[in-house]
Amino acid sequence: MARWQPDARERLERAAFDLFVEQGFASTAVPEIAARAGLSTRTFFRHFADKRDALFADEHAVPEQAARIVDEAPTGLGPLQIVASGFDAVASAQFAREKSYYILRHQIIQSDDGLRERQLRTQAALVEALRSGFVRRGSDPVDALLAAHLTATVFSVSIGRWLSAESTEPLAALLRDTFDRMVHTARP
Amino acid sequence: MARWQPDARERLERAAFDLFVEQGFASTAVPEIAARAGLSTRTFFRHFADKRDALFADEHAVPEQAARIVDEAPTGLGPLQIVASGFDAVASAQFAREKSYYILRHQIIQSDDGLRERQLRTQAALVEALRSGFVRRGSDPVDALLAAHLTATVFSVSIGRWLSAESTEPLAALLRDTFDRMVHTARP
DNA sequence: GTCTATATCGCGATAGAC
DNA sequence: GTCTATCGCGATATAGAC
Repeated sequence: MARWQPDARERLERAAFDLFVEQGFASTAVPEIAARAGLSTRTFFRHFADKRDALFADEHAVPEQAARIVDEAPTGLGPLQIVASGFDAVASAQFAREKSYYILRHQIIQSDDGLRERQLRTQAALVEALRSGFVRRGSDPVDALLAAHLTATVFSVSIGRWLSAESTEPLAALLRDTFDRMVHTARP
Repeated sequence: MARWQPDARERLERAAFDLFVEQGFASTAVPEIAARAGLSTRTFFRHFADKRDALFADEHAVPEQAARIVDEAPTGLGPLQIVASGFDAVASAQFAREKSYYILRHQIIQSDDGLRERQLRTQAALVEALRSGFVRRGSDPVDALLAAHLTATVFSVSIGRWLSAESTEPLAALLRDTFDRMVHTARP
């Protein structure tokens, strides 16, 4: 028999998420999380840099997919055209779980300043992935950075709309609508 | 004679900044900062929520000025027109110190993940100040949020260009140029 | 101001996996 | 045997409570 289960990281993630839901982020201690996962505190910190990281375990997937889409787009498309072409793929790949999961997660994040900051970091990682992708395609550095920011804005606003109480639209539709409205807003 | 100097907060800020420059952010402990300012660790935490906050002491001024500009703008202007009209005022009010100070500060921030996150939080505060200001003027909620994000993008990109090695342009000129390029980039 | 919780990390040891 | 994931202990520093 294995002395340690091979899914330590996943168990820690799940234990953390559940405890954050049950008692709130601030009042959940790392030893609690580790105990529920059947692991030591020390092991928690070998998998996650800090307590918040347990909620952002697969954040790497977003910039990775973004870079892939940009790299594989046909030549001749401008940055924003590439982005718009990837809405459906991103919506289905990055939001594959039950919507209720994302709503719960969103509530946890909004409940804590540190988590909100952490979330902004993942958005910054998306901006950087897009920026460097656009530069690789030959964009001017400043234009690439601007297009990356505009893209991140579309995603951030769309996800906010998707998770808001009233919303019932699919995410992909909200991405398209937000994109169109942003293009319109950007005419001064 | 005063039993305590009235400029405790400023002394702490300066001590923290100097120590961050001398030995780096991570290897500077709060008791060190407090000692150099001639104060107790407890006093440090009465002025700043955490170590990073000492580098963001007057961040509140940015969203405040932004809200004021939006509120006082003549009716009939669209969100982005208001923003463009405020470039000079913001550049001179928020960047009144020597440029070398902002460069040093920028280097410190870039050297640490936590500080980078903290900086993103101040940008989020600017977005929120602008968004609510636009909404007060009657903008549609989503349009207001989009315009706020676009504005924050212009500032973030412009400041980055201003602080980059090659740059010699004044910030206000970079704001105008970045704004124009963003408007152009936003046409897909 | 003092005291305390607890997040975070370095180190050496251990126990299977290959 | 080497490698790797984990453990247990301890040290430090941040942050909050009293």
